[in-house]
Amino acid sequence: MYLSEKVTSIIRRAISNLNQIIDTDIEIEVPRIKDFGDFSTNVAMKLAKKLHQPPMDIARSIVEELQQAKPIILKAEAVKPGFVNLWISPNEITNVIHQILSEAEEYGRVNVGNGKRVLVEFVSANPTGPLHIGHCRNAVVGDSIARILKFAGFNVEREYYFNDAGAQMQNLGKSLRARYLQLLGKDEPIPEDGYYGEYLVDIARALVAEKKDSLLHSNDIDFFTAFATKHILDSIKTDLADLKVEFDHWVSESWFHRQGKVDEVIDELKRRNMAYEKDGALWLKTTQFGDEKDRVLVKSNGEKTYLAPDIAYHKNKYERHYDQLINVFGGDHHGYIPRLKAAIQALGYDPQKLRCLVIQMVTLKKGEETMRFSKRKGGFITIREMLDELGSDVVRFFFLMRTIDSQLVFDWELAKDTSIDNPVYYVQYAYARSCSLFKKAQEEKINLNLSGISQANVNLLTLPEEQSIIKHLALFPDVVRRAAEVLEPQFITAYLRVLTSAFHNYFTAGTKNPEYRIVLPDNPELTYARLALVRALQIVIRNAMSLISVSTPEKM
RNA sequence: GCGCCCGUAGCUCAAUUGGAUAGAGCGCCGGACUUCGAAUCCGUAGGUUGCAGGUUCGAGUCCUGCCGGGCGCGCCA
Repeated sequence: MYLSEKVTSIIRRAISNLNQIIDTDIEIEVPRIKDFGDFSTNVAMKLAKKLHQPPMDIARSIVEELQQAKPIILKAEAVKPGFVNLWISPNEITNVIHQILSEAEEYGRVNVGNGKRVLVEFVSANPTGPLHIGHCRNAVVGDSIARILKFAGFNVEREYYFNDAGAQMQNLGKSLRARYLQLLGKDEPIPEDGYYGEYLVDIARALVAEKKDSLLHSNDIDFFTAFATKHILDSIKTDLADLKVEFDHWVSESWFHRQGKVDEVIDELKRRNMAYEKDGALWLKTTQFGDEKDRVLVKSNGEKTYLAPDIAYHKNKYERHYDQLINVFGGDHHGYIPRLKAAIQALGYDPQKLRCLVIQMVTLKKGEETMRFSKRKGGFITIREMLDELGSDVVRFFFLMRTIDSQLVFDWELAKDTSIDNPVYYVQYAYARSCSLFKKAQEEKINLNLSGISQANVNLLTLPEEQSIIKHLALFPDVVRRAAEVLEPQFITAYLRVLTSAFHNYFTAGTKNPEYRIVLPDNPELTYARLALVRALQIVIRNAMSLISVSTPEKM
């Protein structure tokens, strides 16, 4: 049991001893101000409303009860509006280190998920071109959310849905055919609403290499489409893999068409009296479920809209019986959510099961120039370029530093500059620095066998700097829990910055005061204790960084 | 015009989902390396949280109305 859980349960027991019904979550926090104790809780104020008693009275009774928790709780105080401040036995705090050392990469795991099955769908960009910076935030955030949920006890699957059907695919095939013919010396224009990107020239080259000029008179657009789609999907998969973004399932729209799933779901909607004909088209009654207007499922020319197969897809998700579905949308698609949720209700499914996250837009700032990336407009920086010039650590950390619902200005110069506003190096440097301490210890001939550290007397860690680090380490499971609840990876990056800051602070103290040094050849006992602390720190940094898939180099 | 998101220090952003004295980084200024890595640390300055009301023990956070920015509002995907 984690320290924060221990404290929470002690408070819970105290309240139930007062014969109060607890229907409030007990939240504890580490106060900013030292005089407010190691932990504090606002539970008395929360209960005040329900019990119709003054918060301070409740706080005082809780403090009274907490006298019985003496071994762990040193002191409890009721204060001003109704906070209960707690001072914890130093041994309880330092014991966190041994807990971390023994749990190692498992430390920080929490069980908010309780094995529930969650499907996270993200990126889901169409295979009509390479992924660009606009998709990048979605990819990095979605992937990190999946990692966090997994660590928080959910059974997570990640899915990428790609639209490889419809008119746009025909345009892609036609565009490739034009590029192919151009390479063979023909004067063939790219179709009006085709794809003009250079990447199709590269794919056309591959096609020439493979088929020579045998397709010179071919009108088999489907073949060109398939060839382009395969190449683009492959490059998308490579880009994502290099960005350390993983998927369990790749789901294709055309599969639903081929299997008749789209027609099936349309029939079902008709049967449920949720669809009607008007102006030669088939409409879905999404207004019945709060949408602004009804939406077309089948156009008057017989083609299906984007929505129709997507409904079939989501029906399929529901049929796979996940406990929760998460969709990660780009900011320019938020208007789509009400109609998707409406469609789900039209099929009789529970819309609560589907949680839609909206990741706000990314603007690229390069020097004085700024460019926006709504999906439709051209001119973009690709993920490939970002990876080649910045590396995945920088790209990932940068996109995870902000809350998902605030717009993000990606400052290219700043990202390229290897320090300044880019704290990935700050965090990594702390880790590398901590590693050097073990090298130093080795040079000083201090025996670093594991038992020396694991038997360390951590009660020797009484410096305020040490206590501060340990308290932050103790907080990690809470950070994971909260990040999983609100689905905000930003919690992890923010935590890492605070944690490593505490370490840098501690380390620097040793450069000023020799007694504060971590490696002390004349005092092996204290050295072991301090190295145990550093080891615990390393574990937590690694565990946290793995949640956002950023590396922890030992040297930099 | 309607809907969603945002508005916090000069800049980029936090604020534990209603809690204590609104915090960091960058930038400015001033300090700290003969000693575990100075990609670091310490300090100073910087605020009517866009504006105006409201809800309550308590509001940056919630409700209403304005102002400003972004994104949507298709028989596109």
